[in-house]
Amino acid sequence: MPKLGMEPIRRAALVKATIDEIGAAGSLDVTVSQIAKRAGMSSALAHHYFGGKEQIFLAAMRHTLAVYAAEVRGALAMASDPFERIEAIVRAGFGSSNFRREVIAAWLNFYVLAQQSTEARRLLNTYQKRLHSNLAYNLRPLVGGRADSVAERIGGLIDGLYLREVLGDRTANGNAAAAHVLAVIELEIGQGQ
Amino acid sequence: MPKLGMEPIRRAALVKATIDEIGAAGSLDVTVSQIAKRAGMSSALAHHYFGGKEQIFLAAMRHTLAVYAAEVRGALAMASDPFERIEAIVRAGFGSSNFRREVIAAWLNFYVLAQQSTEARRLLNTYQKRLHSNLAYNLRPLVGGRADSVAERIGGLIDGLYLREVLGDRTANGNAAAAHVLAVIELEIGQGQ
DNA sequence: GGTTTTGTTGATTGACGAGTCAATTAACGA
DNA sequence: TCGTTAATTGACTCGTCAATCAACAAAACC
Repeated sequence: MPKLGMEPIRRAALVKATIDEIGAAGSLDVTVSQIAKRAGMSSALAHHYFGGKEQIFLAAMRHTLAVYAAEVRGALAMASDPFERIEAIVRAGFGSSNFRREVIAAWLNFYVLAQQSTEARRLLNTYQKRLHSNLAYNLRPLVGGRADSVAERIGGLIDGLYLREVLGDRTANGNAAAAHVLAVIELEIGQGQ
Repeated sequence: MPKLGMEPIRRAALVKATIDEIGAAGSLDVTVSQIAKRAGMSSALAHHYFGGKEQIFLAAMRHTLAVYAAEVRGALAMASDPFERIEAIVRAGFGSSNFRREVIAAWLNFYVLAQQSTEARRLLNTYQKRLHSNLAYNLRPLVGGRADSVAERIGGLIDGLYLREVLGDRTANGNAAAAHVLAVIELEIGQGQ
């Protein structure tokens, strides 16, 4: 019963199913059939639309990164001064959506994927750089010439605390982590230009 | 041609081969046969000594973590005051041995493994906690009651900057990262008890 | 009304992989 | 010297999986 215009629907369903499946497995060790089944279609159709497993993964990665970028943009839009914007970036990073099982698994596995696929690495670098320049731009009024260097530290701190939260044995607590980051930012600002 | 007492030799060879193979593949997607071949034996022997693939991985993880712990201990032994000891921990984390391809792949993949295997997660937590208490202990004379909280930040910063270095497009530069961490530590110390 | 395009799948292919096992070899101990 | 034990492997089982293909269905187009 082929309705036309299915392609975007199928693609979206497959991307979602891929992320969910990776989340359930905790690894990239998921089969095209599992993904297709979860998305309600045959594996042949998944191949038809994406060409192969690797491209399905890359699409899932693009989607995950795009969602994150959108969250950051949304948070930025509601902030009115540099400090608020920095705070928004930090809080977006530790928002509850980033602590959902599938999202955690996606990030960790995309780090691994970046080791194997140059395309995956490129995607990751693009988003990291975007985040860095967002931070640096808004830090400039606060710490002047040190902005770039401070942004590097803050960016690393966000990633590292996120990692520790999701790998820790306690349930992840984004608020405590965000508070840590903000504490360091205050210190850096107190240091002056 | 069975020489006796081969077990420890075989086990060590398999652990080494596992890490190398993971490094070459960039993922845990390596076969027992590949590992065994690299270690110069049949896959049946690998199964004989380790029982299964998962246990081979866990042994490789234990080894990686143990090497790291030994590096930290070595660096600590040469330091004489709290600040030097903290510096030693930081520099050990960014030592050149941690930027070898296999070691990078090992860490990233062990993060993923920690999602699937409670034993892997336990191992990771143990080492993270050890590092945390090392930091906190030596920070106490410098920042007093804030030691625990500062140690949390510094630990996260180390992990995060390491991640950014190894995932970045440039060649990894541990020195710059270590300098960033030390800069934050100085800020925290300047803040007083 | 017929042909092209789009959607869809079951069946198949060709390959690989984890784990088992029976059998072989050599050292060791009594 | 002979049974016991450690070391070792080739061959095999049973399962899986990515990718392909032939074929069918329905909409759109002319």
